[in-house]
Amino acid sequence: MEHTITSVSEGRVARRQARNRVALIDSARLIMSQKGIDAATMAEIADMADVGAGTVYNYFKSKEDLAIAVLESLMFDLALRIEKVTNTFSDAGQVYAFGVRTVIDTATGDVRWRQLLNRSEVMANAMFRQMGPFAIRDLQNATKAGRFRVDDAALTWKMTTHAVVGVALSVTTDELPSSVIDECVVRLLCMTGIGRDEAIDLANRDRPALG
Amino acid sequence: MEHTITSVSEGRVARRQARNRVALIDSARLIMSQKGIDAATMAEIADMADVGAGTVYNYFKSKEDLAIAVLESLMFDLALRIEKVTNTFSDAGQVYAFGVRTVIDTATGDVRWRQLLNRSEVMANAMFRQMGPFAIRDLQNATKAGRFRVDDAALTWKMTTHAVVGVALSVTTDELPSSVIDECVVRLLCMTGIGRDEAIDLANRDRPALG
DNA sequence: CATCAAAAATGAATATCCCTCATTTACGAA
DNA sequence: TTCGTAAATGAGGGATATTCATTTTTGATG
Repeated sequence: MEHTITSVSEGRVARRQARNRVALIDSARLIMSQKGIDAATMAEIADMADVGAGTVYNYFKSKEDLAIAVLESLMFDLALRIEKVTNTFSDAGQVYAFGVRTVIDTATGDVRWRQLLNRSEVMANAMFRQMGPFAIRDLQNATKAGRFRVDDAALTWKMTTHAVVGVALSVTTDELPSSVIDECVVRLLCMTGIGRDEAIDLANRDRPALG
Repeated sequence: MEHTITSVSEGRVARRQARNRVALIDSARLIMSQKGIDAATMAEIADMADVGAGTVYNYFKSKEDLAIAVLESLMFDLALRIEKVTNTFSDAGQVYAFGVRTVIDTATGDVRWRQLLNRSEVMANAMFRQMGPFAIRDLQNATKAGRFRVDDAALTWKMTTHAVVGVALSVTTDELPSSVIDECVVRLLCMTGIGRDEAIDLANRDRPALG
């Protein structure tokens, strides 16, 4: 009896907190995507999430912290979507190539990402942390399979995330044409230690659509 | 007569403005290096440069603008120092390798750069613009010489700047050990389309000291 | 030298916004 | 129902980028 009542009651608080947390991240994602991270105000985010202004700080230490949570949730979602497609691939190199390609396509194509690219280091860091476990594993697998020649997979992935964000930023601000994306993927594959020709070959393979 | 008086007088204004501009950039560089770009206040920068708070805005549109000027001046100085050393090299590939190595050594080693790396996209953009003319030329020369296999030198350089800043940020925040720098240079050279082994070879060559 | 219009410098005031904290509200065990 | 604890609240503090009306400087002209 006690036990039942207790867990239901505690569950109510926990559920409300979960709702608030999700609402805050969703609101922040929406507003930050529209106006940019810096221009988004904590007040309007709290408003949209339908919580008091001070409540936000019960969930996130600072605005920066909230922005990090937003970006990490975006990245985690994408990582899962990629994983669902690639876990049927046989060629380990192709798994990594598909991931890289998809990330840069999303970064340049998805409107919700545009404004967020302005804070490159936060974006790249979120990408590193959330997609890293998958990407690093793929790099190591491809290396074990003799496909790539990567010595430090974490470093290679770190470099890749920053390069991807940088190029995506340039493309979305029309500093570079979107036609550079193909070549960008080739160069990122070059970074795995295979030469240019092999990278081009790998980049040109047919890719299935993302789920 | 008129002409002499005019030019002397106009010269006085111009010189004062040049002094103010330099003083503002120097002050901003100092303070931003110590406290970070965001924590630096326009008031203290103006104070140190010995101009009124409002005067800064006669020279720079915004704080962001001032930060860009600071970073571009840092980058331009480094570009010139590198250029002085490398214009005696014979191997085109080595010229680029030396430049990349020096940039990342400076980014991770120079205390004045540490705080500035937090604004990665500004840093990388300044690096792209100021060092780009040299780096892109070197990439093209090395490609013409059959040393590299770069198709779009500007893109490769863009990716390199962001990767360098990202790694430097990780190293200065102790997220990565400084021992990754060697491997980082290898990977950046891999991006030029040469394979891993050739990249290692190129990265390991003796380098002269920077002037 | 005195005058004056234009350009530059100035810093007090404005506007904005992150974050804190004293208070209120909701919760859930007894 | 009562009460201690945890969560929510939003008004206010504090900090600072930027503006702008005013003052100062400049340099050509009479």
